[in-house]
Amino acid sequence: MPASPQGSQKLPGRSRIKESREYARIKSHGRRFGTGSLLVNWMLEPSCSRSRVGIIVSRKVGNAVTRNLAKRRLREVFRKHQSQLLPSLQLVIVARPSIARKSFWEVEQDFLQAVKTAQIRSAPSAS
RNA sequence: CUGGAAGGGCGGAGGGUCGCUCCGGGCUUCGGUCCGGGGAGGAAAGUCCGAACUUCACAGGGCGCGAUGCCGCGUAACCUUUCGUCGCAAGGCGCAGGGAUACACGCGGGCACCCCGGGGGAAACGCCGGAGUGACGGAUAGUGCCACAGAGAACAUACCGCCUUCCUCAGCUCGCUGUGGAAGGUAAGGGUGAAAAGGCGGGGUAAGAGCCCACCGCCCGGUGCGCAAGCCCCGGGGCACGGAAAACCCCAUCGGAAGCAAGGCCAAAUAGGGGACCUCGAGGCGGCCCGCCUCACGUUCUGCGGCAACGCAGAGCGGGUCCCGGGUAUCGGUCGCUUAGACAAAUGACUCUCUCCGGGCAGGCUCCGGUCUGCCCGCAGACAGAAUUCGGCUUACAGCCCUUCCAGAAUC
RNA sequence: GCAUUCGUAGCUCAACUGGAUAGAGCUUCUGACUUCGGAUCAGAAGGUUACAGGUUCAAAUCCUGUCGAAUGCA
Repeated sequence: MPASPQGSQKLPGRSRIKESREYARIKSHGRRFGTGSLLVNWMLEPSCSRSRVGIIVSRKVGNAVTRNLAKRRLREVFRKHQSQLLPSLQLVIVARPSIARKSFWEVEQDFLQAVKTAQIRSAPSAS
């Protein structure tokens, strides 16, 4: 598998959802389902050119170290696979407490399963 | 060598690909992009103390509230006309120096209590040495408390005892002994209790008692030593003064309040805010001149009793005059803010090499305790993530290193 | 960030200003009643008073420190 010829792998701060109003809008108006240790809310925003992500990790997950690690891993997973997603996708990922015991590879599988179930991939893979 | 205790230190190293954040510089179509550099801890944690800093309040003082409580020394952020270093400069940096603050804390000392060892003594006890503990001003400023048990518990107390006198009865060696009772004396002994009103020895006495005396303890005064807390010695008093202030409290000292969500500035939007004077019912709360709440009163509206009047219920507003231009802003921006410096909060993902640690498998050696080699597994494996800064305390912590002490084994 | 309150039996709460054995209801278990079960009656079990120190003769209570939970303010 070639190293993602299409699209960037960067994730600058503009690709992050940062305002409380946007979180509330996506969680109330978007679609929602859960897979594994994740709970995914998403909606399409045609006016916004790039897809964006926001991450919620509550205090039930663990202490500050555990919560920061979960947020970094979810951000890394989105960064690696953002080019395969639909453009102008607004995504809010909520982590469940079971994420504290999973490795990066397991979190990645959960995310890919969620993407497959939601059918928000941009184009079917070549193979 | 092994194990334990105390104290101190460390908390993997180096590299590659992709990515995040801040700063400086270049290019830019202002969206970005390239180069260089910086980027979590010993506890960053809990927020338990204290300080800096900021705003508000403030003549001074009082009441109230809170904290601290043997003595001495030392220490941070902070300031700096010092020194070094970086920079053209502004300025930054420093295991440098100097100055300042702490009733945070650390170190040392004193005293008290308890334990151990030594030696003195008949004992009580005090002496010497060591370890530990101490919220370590005052119980003669006052108020209150000390359950149960016990005769009596802070104004002491007479249950059993002991002693004296008197009465009754019995015995006989005829004025003594004993039984029972009454009046009194007595805190030495028994018993109760956590605690029984100085300890112990001698004198004294009917029996006793600081009633008297020696020693110890206690209280008062003085000399000397020590910066001081205190200590040594001398003299006097003749004993009164139980515990507890982590009960109320008293004394001394300190503390104005709130906290970077402090606070300053600005864009946009929306209509309300502040001050002075006069007037004004009651109660409660907020520590004390003001505000909020409730009730009453006045007034407006709505509903019900058919309407008005009136009553009930609910909701809203609380007077007048003058003056000022501002006020709010809760995940708006920016400054505060940092050679880490964010504001949905940056250190990550994958991987290679080395070396720690733990486990498993195989093989070699073996004094059968182990040891060496190779491979594999365990997120480099513990606790844990900066949010204004600094000092301290407390709590959590895989493993490793150093020093001292103790115990065991082996060798000399 | 600051402030406040609370941890008592499996659950909900008591225990006065320290005084002895920590109490009540529900729950659980056992027995009785019943053909069986429910209800009822009787009995029993269940507690390191969150943890660790300290003050005191004596601590659930007073003091200090940890741990946990909840609430409020801007």
